[in-house]
Amino acid sequence: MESAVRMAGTLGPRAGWRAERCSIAAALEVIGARSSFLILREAFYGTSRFDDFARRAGISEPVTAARLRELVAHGLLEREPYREPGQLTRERYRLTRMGIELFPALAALLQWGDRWLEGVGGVELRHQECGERAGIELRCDAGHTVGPGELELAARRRDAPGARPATHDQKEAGDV
Amino acid sequence: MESAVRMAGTLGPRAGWRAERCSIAAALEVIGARSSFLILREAFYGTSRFDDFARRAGISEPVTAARLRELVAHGLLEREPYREPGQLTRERYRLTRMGIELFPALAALLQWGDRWLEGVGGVELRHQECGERAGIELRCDAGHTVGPGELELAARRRDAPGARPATHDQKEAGDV
DNA sequence: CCGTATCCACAACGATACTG
DNA sequence: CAGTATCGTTGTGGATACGG
Repeated sequence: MESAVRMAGTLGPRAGWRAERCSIAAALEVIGARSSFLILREAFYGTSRFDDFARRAGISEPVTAARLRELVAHGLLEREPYREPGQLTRERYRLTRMGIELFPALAALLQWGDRWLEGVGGVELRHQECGERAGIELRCDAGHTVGPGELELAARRRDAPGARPATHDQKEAGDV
Repeated sequence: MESAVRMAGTLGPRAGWRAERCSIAAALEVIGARSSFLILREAFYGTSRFDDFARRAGISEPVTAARLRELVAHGLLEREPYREPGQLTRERYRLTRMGIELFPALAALLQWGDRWLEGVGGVELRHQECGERAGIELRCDAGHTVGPGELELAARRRDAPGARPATHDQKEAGDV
């Protein structure tokens, strides 16, 4: 195969947008450091306190502090004071909606590592309500499962909404 | 919400596996560098030649060479001599199956950046065959769309196959 | 066109020690 | 418990120059 993604119309010739406007590059500006991924991983596992982040993610305190600060500044985490009875007031970090919606990216890496790398894995995701295994998938709005080779890259249409809403499916039946 | 992912049974107490066996950490060992992501992005866009990688991804030749070498060594790309009529034999880089299956991770970052970051985006994925917009989704084997908050993390069952199998069959032929 | 060699800058990170 | 301060090391990457 020559390429996993076919270029459509307007995009092919113009390559400059890649560096300037590429969402992937921009996302990497925010979470590009390895420790950012690991911090987020822990956040998804439910970690919320400073030293738990450091210990479980296996990174040093100074780095932990720097990453948490960045992630809060970028809006993926929020800091919140809390207090257990009889204890001092402490800080806790929680995922915002923006942070939560990054989960599919982590899940994709998890799935890929599980499938292709040796000696890792042994964990799986399940849908809480029905107990079935869950994972990420490429799908189109018509409901088809899409292989990576069946994709086409296109400039966004003017009538399309800002971005693909991440959580709820808005299915336009009738095609297919 | 306290955590995006609920821990199930055996996993909670044991946190050590995170560092040692975590597929995410292992994946980041392979593609953790920013330039690796950018190289892969270009590969998905169809780039196959050395200086196109360097120019389009916006990274210097030495770094390009280093990343390509790593990605080939890890099995995500393969090097292949080719020859256009009347030209010298040149090298070309192509995604392997292992590399192609990383696409969902890139797509997830793309979608997230598109949705949450300012001033980027304007590109969308479409299903080639039906023309509908495509994107990644969390789904369970029962067919439900799963919100990031409806997940549960569990140790893999013994009877389950190695990893979540890729959901499509890739056609391997079809060269330029 | 496809790289390598060399050098340099800076970011990322760990280790250690210390503070409120 | 939740950090900060300091230091040294390694990784990442740009610039430049050069060779197959």
